[in-house]
Amino acid sequence: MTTARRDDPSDLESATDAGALGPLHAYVGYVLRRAQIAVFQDFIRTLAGVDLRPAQFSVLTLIDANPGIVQSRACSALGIQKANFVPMLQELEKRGLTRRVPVDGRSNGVFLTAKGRALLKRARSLHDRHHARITKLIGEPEQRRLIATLDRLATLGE
Amino acid sequence: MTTARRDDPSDLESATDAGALGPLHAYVGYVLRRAQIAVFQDFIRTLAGVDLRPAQFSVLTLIDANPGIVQSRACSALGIQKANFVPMLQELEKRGLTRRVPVDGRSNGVFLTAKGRALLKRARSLHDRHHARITKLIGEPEQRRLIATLDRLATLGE
DNA sequence: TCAAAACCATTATACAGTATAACCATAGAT
DNA sequence: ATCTATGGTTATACTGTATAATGGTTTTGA
Repeated sequence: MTTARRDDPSDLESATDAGALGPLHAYVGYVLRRAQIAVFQDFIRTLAGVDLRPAQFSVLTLIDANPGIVQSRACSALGIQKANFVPMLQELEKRGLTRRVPVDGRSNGVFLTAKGRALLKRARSLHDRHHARITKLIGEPEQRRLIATLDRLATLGE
Repeated sequence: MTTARRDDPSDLESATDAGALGPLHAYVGYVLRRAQIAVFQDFIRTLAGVDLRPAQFSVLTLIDANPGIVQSRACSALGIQKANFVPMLQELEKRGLTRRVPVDGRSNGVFLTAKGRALLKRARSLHDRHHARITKLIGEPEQRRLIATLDRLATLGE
């Protein structure tokens, strides 16, 4: 499974055949999407050992930074739908990583379990390698600049 | 029952509540994803009049720049699976925008129809506004820089 | 005080995007 | 002529995202 993956473009410059894209390579949305897919793939491969997908990692990270955060607030912080957050938490809870504690009759505070904290620690160390790979690829100053620019782009919907 | 329940966060600083993200805002993958979603949403809204999603627009653009391109090559250029390209083409063909022409017993060249070219022209003009909005938001030199950086990031998987 | 309104979590559901495997037919190579 | 690689297709599955509807709870303000 090491050679001849996909449709083997061994004679093409990039694995996805960068030629012929025409105007596409000048479209921010298109290039953004391609980059995001590549980064996520690297993330997933790197964190395969802890079996965490990007969304799960971000949820654990958020909870760790905000212990007891209420679901609805976690959702608005992450920009996701509360309806989609429920099965996510159910999965994490089934794995013993998180825990929901009612704060009043309708709200739940969410916490990491000890196991969740331990896993997140391992995940962070793996994520560091992923992050370092990115930093090495684009350079640290450019990485800061990139994040600032992406932050501005993320305000488009507001 | 009729009174439009509102989960409407219109009174929050940012629609997605940027606070409390902890380390997340320093993670390239996370910020990249958020930016990509925002840009795509703006794209979709802007091109709603021609009923084209980003993937469809990119396919039409690719075909326009490479008339008669064979499906498999279009897939590798776009970095998508040939299996997923088929229903996409079926949809575009059903709308009378594209056309597949056998070049030999197994390959199809793909073309835009006149209608497809006309629609793409309208789509481009809408896309220009979307693009201009982005340029205005981040500035033109930064936009060039951004694309260069994203191009590098897209090589992560190779 | 108490009814209306807003809020929280949940379920159900739908759709786009992505991925793999299996298949058939055909082209290319030896 | 046979074997292999290629191109397109179907089927399928899983993730992510979006909306509507529901039950229960808190908040409100008349």
